[in-house]
Amino acid sequence: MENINQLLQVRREKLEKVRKLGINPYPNRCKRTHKIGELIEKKDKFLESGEKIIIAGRLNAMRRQGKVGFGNVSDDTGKIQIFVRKDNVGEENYEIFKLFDLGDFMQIEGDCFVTRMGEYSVRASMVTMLGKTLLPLPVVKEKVVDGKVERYDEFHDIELRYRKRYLDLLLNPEVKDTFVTRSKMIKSMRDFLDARGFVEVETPILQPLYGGANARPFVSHHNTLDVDLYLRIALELYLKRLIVGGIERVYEIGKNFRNEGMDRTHNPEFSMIELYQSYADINDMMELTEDMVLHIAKEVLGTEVIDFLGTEIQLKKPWCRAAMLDLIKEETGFDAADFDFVKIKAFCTEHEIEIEPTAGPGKLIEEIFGVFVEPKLIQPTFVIDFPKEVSPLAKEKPGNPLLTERFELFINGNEYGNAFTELNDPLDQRQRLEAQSKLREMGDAEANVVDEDFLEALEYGMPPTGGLGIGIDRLVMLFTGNTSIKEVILFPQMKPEE
RNA sequence: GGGCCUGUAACUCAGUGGCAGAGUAUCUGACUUUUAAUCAGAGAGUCGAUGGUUCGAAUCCAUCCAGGCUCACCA
Repeated sequence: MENINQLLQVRREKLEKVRKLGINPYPNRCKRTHKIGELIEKKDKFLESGEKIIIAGRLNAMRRQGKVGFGNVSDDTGKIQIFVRKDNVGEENYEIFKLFDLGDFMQIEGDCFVTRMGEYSVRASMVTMLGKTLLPLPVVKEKVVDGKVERYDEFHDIELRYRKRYLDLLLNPEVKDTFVTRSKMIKSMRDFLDARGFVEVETPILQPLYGGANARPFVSHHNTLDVDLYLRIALELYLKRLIVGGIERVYEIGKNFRNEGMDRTHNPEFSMIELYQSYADINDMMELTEDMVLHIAKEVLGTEVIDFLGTEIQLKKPWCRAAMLDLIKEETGFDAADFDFVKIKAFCTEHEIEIEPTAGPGKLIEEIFGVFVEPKLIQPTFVIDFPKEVSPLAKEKPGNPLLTERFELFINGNEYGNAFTELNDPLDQRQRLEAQSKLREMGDAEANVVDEDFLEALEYGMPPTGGLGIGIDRLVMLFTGNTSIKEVILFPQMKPEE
């Protein structure tokens, strides 16, 4: 406490000194002519021409040496050494230079040159304060050893990094890289869909009913209407209304909210893309998924093979397609194709798989799959033929009333996407939602509710449609080599302090 | 929610019952080509919080708070 006061005190005093010199430490204008990256990129040109340039950035290192000082200044394109000499900037300006602290924003007017030690630098003819910082930034020092950057005293306390993400971004360059990659991926996804005639839309986040997934919602309240509203748990039901409305290809990229546990692949709010394509089915969705992910990988990473922490993930088409029941049989030798509840239950008990009171054979099959098969699906795999019982929005598989035309995409043992040949039979859909509703009454808090408005829309007619949802955060994790979802969400959910 | 682990200076960390420590950062002094600058000196702490054991607690015990990993939960 005393200590931070002391550190604060010093900076505030310097701030006052700057003001006393008649200088505004937070000026309205700056005069940057070049970004640092440009100086580095066209080094020869700037060295040859000796032209006047003005850069601006944060001061992140300072080596003062009496009447001369070397600093490192960085902007979002790079970092460069500055050289400030009393004889060059003049006595008055040098006094100002002395009032800079690490972290302050600085404008440097000068020209490029190479120091005696061979470092490409900017020789200042004038420095200007663009903004004084009052709190000291943690200091991370770097040294190049054998061409590799070694960093000292890195800012890596995980809690601090997430709570003060601005510091994390400033001090850990790879963190910024992750979020830049994320941005590029989403842009690339948009480009891909836009080029195929998809229309991007925004649907309500505050909804009078929630649906489209099995999950518990967050509840809020609208004062004027005096009604409870739910934060959406999926985008599905509103996007299908738009398919009914004749937007034949539609997508939305947005946040979903699920009031459930958090771990390294779950955050209460997370980003999804959902897309729906009229006159298409599950097979079209598989091809589209392959094409889209491959497109993003090529565009953003420039590769078809991802190296995920040493595991090679091959994205080249076609990806594996396998039926859930076949995979279970392969992995365990257990054949559940007859949906014999007693038999399946016995298998679960034998393998200590928890059986929820509302679970039927389909739910148990999914559980068995989750335990025995999921973690083994490392290369991209479309798992198809889901039990109808756990797929209330998917169309039945022709020839087998117990299964649906649905896939989930698995990579690296995690689920990345979910798609159906969408159920467009309004009467069937009503029955399925009502069955879900019964499960709710029996205590399944994650079962769907009956959305009459959605059912009415279906009665007006939804064309045959293929739909797909992909978890964006997880895809970013895959592309950036992160094992925690918190690393790809700028401000992940944390418990409030105190 | 269970198990394991972590919390000490602004940052990174040592310290396992006997005076609260180091490096960096900060401050003072020296230094007109340094680059983890260097050299000399100084200041800086509610040892996560509360309670207990003890002559004595950062250290042992209990509870709580925050975080991490993991299991459970979770499309």
